[in-house]
Amino acid sequence: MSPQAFPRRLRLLTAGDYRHVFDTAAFKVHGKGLLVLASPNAMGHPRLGLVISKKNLRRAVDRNRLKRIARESVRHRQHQLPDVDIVLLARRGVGELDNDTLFRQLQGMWRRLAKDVRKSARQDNHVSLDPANGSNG
RNA sequence: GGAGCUGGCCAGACAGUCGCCGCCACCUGGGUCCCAGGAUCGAGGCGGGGGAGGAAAGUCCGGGCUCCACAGGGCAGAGUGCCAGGUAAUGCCUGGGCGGCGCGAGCCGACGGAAAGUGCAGCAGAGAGUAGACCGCCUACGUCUCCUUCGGGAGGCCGGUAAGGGUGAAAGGGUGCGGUAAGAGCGCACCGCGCGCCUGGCAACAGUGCGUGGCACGGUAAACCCCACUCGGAGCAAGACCAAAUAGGAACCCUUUGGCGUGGCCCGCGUCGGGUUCGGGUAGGUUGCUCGAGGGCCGUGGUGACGCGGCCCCUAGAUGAAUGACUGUCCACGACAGAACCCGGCUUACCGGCCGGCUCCCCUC
Repeated sequence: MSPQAFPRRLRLLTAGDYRHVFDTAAFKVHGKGLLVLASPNAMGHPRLGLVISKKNLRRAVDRNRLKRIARESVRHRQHQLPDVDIVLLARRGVGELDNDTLFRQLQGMWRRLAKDVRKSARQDNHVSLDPANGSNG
């Protein structure tokens, strides 16, 4: 398989998958008109889910455009992303952004997400090495 | 050439790279079954081919399909509303009638009933629906006062008058002549209108047709209402199948009343109750799911919508939801906008371009 492919296994497929991310929501990254929630998974690769409401993007054409751009962005950056389940939410005002801006927004958000995940992993390692610290959360 | 009316068609193009969703063919390796050759299920690779719209939209109508009872009776409710035809059906389309707009091609019209009943009408205005004297016009008839050249004159009372002014969206046919004190369908002529008949037309309706009536039955029914016709309800998250989990179960027979469900109500129907016999169906998956009132061409009937016949074609089928992203080149620099069970319409949105038919005006031969 081509390393740039985006098959079904890179997507969140069931309501259960989505519920898991919303309930745990270990990571949160804000962007212009966008919000990312993420939780670690054991799949060995990231997975993407999209929540784009009619309220925030009235026209179906605009909703489709955002979904396509989000998938395209994940497809290209899948190997830089950690093993997490991502839910991308659209917020008000995304409709005014052009494709180029959206791509740059998403890439920035993926970088921050990766950084947060690395930081969290180091803390977990630290905690596991030193149980006297206890769990914070 | 300019202005306009109308019918139809198109919806940036091409190339490269990387992707997504079905389908087909081949290759690789795996599970299951009969048993040594196949069948079937799912995974990966490679190749081929297909992959949003004219409105996919609004969900406003009409159908198909599915379930509820086989959709049945009554009430209530909703819709439609000139006539005829087309159609699976319609509130759509076609043709015709009537009315209105436009020089015209054409366009527009919820276009049944107001002599079954009830209701409504602000402001203005004297008066608004068995009409009405504000200004005006008249003073013939009756009567009073005054004047008088004894003919009559002036003024008042009782009045008359819908021709003119004014008000209004609307003032109870129009024009002309006669008539009169002034007027008035008061009378007459013509026009218009009502009613009956006749003629033409399937009909709506029409007629320089015949007769009759002085003449209206004011408007409003997207006010109630009346009349005619139509309509059972829900919707693909319909419904069917396979099935982890979990339980208060499920099927057949019998049966009062009551509850619940079936469409808003009633009838009706189903179900809960008792006995006998064994299976249920949430997550998830499969299906419904695209070959259809389908397109194209030719012939044929019809003014036309459309019908009939022949040949050819197969043209998205997703389900956390595909049909895309980037780069380059070109040009008239790209609008509105994304399928979700499927069709037929309507309505709304929209950058522009192409083709056909027709009308009016100008110029030239």
